[in-house]
Amino acid sequence: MPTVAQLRAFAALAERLHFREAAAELGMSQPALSNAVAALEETLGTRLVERTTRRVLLTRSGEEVARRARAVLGGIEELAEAAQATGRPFTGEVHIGVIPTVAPYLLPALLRPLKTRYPDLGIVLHEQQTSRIHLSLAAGQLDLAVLATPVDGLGLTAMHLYDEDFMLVYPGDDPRPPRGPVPLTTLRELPVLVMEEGHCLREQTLEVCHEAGVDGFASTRAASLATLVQLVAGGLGVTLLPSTAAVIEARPGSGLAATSFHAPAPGRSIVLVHRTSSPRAQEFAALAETMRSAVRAHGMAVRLPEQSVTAAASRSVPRQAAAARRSRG
Amino acid sequence: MPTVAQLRAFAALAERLHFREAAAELGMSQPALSNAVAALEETLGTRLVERTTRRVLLTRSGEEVARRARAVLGGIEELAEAAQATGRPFTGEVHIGVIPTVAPYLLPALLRPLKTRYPDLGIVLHEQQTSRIHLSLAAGQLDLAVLATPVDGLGLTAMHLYDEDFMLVYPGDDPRPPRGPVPLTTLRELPVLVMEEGHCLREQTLEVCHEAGVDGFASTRAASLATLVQLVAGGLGVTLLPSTAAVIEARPGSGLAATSFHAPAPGRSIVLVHRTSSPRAQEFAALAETMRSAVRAHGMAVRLPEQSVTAAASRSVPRQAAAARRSRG
DNA sequence: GGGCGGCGATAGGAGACGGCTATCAATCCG
DNA sequence: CGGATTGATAGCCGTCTCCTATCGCCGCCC
Repeated sequence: MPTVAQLRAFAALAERLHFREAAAELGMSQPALSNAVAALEETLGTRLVERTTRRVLLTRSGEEVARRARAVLGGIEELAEAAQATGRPFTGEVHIGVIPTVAPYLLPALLRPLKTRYPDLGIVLHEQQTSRIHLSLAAGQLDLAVLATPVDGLGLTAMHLYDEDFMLVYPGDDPRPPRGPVPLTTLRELPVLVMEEGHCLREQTLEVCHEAGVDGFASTRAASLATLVQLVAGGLGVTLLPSTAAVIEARPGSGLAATSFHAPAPGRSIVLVHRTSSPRAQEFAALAETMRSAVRAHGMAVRLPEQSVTAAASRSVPRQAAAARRSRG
Repeated sequence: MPTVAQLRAFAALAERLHFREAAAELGMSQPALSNAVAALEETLGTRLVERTTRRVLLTRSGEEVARRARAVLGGIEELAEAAQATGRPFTGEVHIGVIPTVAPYLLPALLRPLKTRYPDLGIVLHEQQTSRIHLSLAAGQLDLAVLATPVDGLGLTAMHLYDEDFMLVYPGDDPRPPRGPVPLTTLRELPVLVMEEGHCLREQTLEVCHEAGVDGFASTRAASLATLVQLVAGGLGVTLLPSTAAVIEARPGSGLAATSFHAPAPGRSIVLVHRTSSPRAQEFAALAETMRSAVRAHGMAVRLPEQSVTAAASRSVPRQAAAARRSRG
């Protein structure tokens, strides 16, 4: 197969029709160029140049090959440029997976600031459940994901965005509404509604209820958070929602009310994760920082840890950390 | 600059997403492929693949580069094929220069046989004077030329086509027409018309006249062979024409007559020449042979040297027929 | 949880290829 | 007929790439 060096050599020769000049143009010696052209003729099995000591002419094949060689070299040049252009950070597309219990409450705070700050970055959102997100992330269909702890982060790097407490959400027409923060044990006496399989919020709710000593759950399973909310409003039970969701869903006139738990309140952390092996890690860290700023600026009902105010608390997700957060939540 | 080997390596990897398989496909070892891809990333200054020991993913740049690499490799492949296709003999175009005193008499014999025998060969004719033909040939604008001896063949190779005698052409209404072959000295008593500068026939005529001891020429110079013929028919003098031209121009009803000279009659050889350095020499030799056959088959008024007669002994038109025709004209 | 198998990266040595300088052979010029 | 110029050749050397052997890491499975 012809080499790039051979094509370059021949293209220069075809341009100049003079071995020494062409060699000089390429910064090589005349014999080197002679060799390269001869080698190209050898591999192609065709004479490309008619050589006399006084004249250099291209054969028919030579004309054709010269034309194509120029095209090929141009293509390689463009390839190199395109590689660098495509590799430029904050350009092109970034595919972000977001879990359904976070998306509707977080995205309004994020989208505008991200678009403003990175106008050349196309953000493509994928609202998927945690397990699906893990698959897509591993397969490269997603670059980033917004997940809730615990994250079993094999080969993933998680960057902390914010913490949110769980709140008790109950019907707005409750005859004996709680006053102020309630203890976790309150849950024991209530029918707790949970979502159906596949949503991480379900697992988190069950975990909290286990801590609180609950063993009776409402039999109905909600397929979506919207359904869950409607069920509560309909008086079928109570549920736990992250504070970011609770303040929205239990807004005045919604038919719902929400209250927080005594400290230490149960909660979860929301993190931005990417494959540890991604070469865009630095770019993604900057995105995480922008997201934190956006969350603060938007006044979301979250707890922002001190360290995240200063720097990105990004780290590879160890099993221990995940376990600790799980027991805390 | 990226090398072809690197692009091939990366393209294979992008296809398989597996170093060992890709290496096997290319018939190289896995470390070699690893190296090649790493080198490509180095020269491009961009990560192309996300490597984990368990997973290989393309980055954005990788996707783009893979696409372009495939295109470039395809282009190189096509280049190689095109080089060989273009180099195939008896295809494409061949540019042939023919001197004006030969073209109208030779080409009718040649064109059909050549087209029949080499249907894929496009013959492009250029009727030019000898000096111009030499320039065009040297510049590569012509591949072949049909010239008359003497040919100053610096860097040129001549292949003999045929010999033609000069004949004396005189007005058809001459009161004392010659009977049979005449001696060269006949020219001394006649006003000889010659062509203007630039035509090799002029030089050849002058040479013959010098041999014959002529010093008086008609003052008019013909710009073309057609003009020359008209001048003779008009009674302004006589001239010398090659037999191939004479038998055509002095045909019955033309107002001209022609007669041959005593042996050894003056004449010239018509040759097919090409640059000695041309890689198509073999192809051109075959063309020359075909031309000789065509000349024989067409019954042109020429002398064919022995070796070319034996080569086509079955092909009729032996030298007796030519001689008979010569005496007839 | 620990051994096992498969993966890509790394190390070191052998080989080839391409590069250079020096020189030759052929052609054009005066 | 000599000088100058051009492309080809010879011989040597550096570098680059390829190979085999091995490592470190990760996922799997008993």
